[in-house]
Amino acid sequence: MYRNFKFNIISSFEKARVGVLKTPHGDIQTPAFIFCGTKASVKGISPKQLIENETQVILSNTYHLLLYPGADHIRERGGLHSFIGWKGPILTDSGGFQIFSLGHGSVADEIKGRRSGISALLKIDEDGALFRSYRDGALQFLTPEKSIDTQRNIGANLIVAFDECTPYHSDKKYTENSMERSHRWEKRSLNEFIRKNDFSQALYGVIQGGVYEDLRKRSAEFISENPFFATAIGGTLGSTKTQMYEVVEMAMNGLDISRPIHLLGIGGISDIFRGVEIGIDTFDCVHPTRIARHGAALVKKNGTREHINLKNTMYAQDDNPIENDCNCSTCKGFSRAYLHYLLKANELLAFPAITIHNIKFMNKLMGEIREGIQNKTLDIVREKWC
RNA sequence: GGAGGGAUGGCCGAGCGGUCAAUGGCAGCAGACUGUAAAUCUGCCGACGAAAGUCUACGAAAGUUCGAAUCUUUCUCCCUCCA
Repeated sequence: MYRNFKFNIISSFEKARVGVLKTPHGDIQTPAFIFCGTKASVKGISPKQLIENETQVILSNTYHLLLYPGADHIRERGGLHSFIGWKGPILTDSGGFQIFSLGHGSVADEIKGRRSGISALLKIDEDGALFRSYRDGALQFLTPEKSIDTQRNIGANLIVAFDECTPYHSDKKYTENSMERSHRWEKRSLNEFIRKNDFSQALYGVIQGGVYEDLRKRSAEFISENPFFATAIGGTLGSTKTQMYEVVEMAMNGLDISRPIHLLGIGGISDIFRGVEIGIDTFDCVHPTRIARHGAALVKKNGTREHINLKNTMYAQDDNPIENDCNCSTCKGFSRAYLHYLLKANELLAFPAITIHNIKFMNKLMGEIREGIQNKTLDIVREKWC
C-alpha cells in the first residue's frame, strides 16, 4: 500500500532515533523540522531559499487551499510541487486544525480563555465540519472523504487523516466523544485513501485524547491497529510545557514505533529536544517563521526565551549579526542594528531576512540533533542549544 | 485696507460649560505568538509616585461662572477670500 514510501531507522540512542523517510520526492533525514507554508508558500521565502538553508520538507494546508485557489486548480497546474516550484517532499494537513483554530482562535488564546472575534466554524457533526469561508462567506463542508479527495488533488506526498483538534478547554466527556468521532473519521479517511490509492501518497493517522492518559493510550492503539503509514500526535497538549511533555509521553504509549512519528504544531527548541528524546521523528510549527515576521530571531542559550526581539531599542546600535557563529546569508550580510532599522522602518526586507535565519537555525538544530543521536552526544548538543 | 477661518499632549486630529489629564490615528516603549483568517494581537504612553494621589496643561493675558479646552475681551501668529 505504501510501496513508494519507507521509513528506516538508522541508529538510536535510548528512545531517540535517526531515520530516513523515503518519499517519491526525496528522502527526509529525521529527526526533521517541517516548515509551514500554509497557503502554498512559506511566507516571504522562495523554494530556492528554502533549499539553500537546508530545508527538507514543507507543509501546506488542505482547508486554505480548498478555499483558494481550489484543489482542481492546483491539479490542473500539475499538482502542488509543480505549482509552487518545490521539488522536495510536501505534507498537507487535513483541515482538522481549522476546526479548532477557526472556532477558537490561536492556541494561546484558547488556553488563556480569550475569545477572538466571530467563529468561522458553524457546526461539527458526525458527517463533518461546516465552515463559513473567511474568503467569500460561502459555506464549506469538510468531511473525511472531502479532505482526502482534496489532498489527493493537491498532490502532497504525505497526507493526514481528517480529525478534530480538540481544545484545552473541553471536558473529558467532550474530548472522549470527539476522539471517538475522530477515529471514525480517520477510518473513513483511510477507506477513501485506499479506494483511490495510486501509491503516490502516504497517510498519517492522528492521535487525539486531549490531556487524558487513558484516552491518549486508546487513541494510540487505534492508530497503530490501522494501516496508516505514519502517526501524528495532535489535539491539545495542555496548558504548560510540563503538561505538554506529559501528554506527548502518554500518546507514545501503545504506539507502533516502527512507523514515523510526527508531533503536530510544536517547534520550540527545548520542546524539540524533549520530543526527540521520547522518540518523535518530525515536527512542524509556524513559530519560527511567524515570529520572524514579528521581529524575533532565534538564538541559542538565551534562558527561558529562545529568541531576541530585534524591535527592541537595545539592538538599534548593535553592529553584531543575530548570531556570530551562524553562516546564514542574513548573519553574513546584516547586523542586528540594520534588521532593527528595517523592522522599525516597515521595510519588507526584514521579513525574509529574519525568516531565513530562523529557518537555517532550525535546520542546523535538527542536523546537530541527528549527529548527537548517532554519536550518543545528545546531551552535549542540548547544552549548546538550550 | 476689508471679510472670514484657525491655533489642543512628539506629530496629525476629535472635543465646543461640568462625567476631560482630554476620543482616534501615527510615532515611541514593552509583551504575546507552538498541525498560520497572523507583516498579527495585547498592554503602557503629560510630570512626580509602587499606589492612592499631587502638580502642570488645550497660543498668551485678563475676565464671566460654583465650575472653562469649551463663553467674552485684548494681544500674538497662521491660512483663505475681496480690494
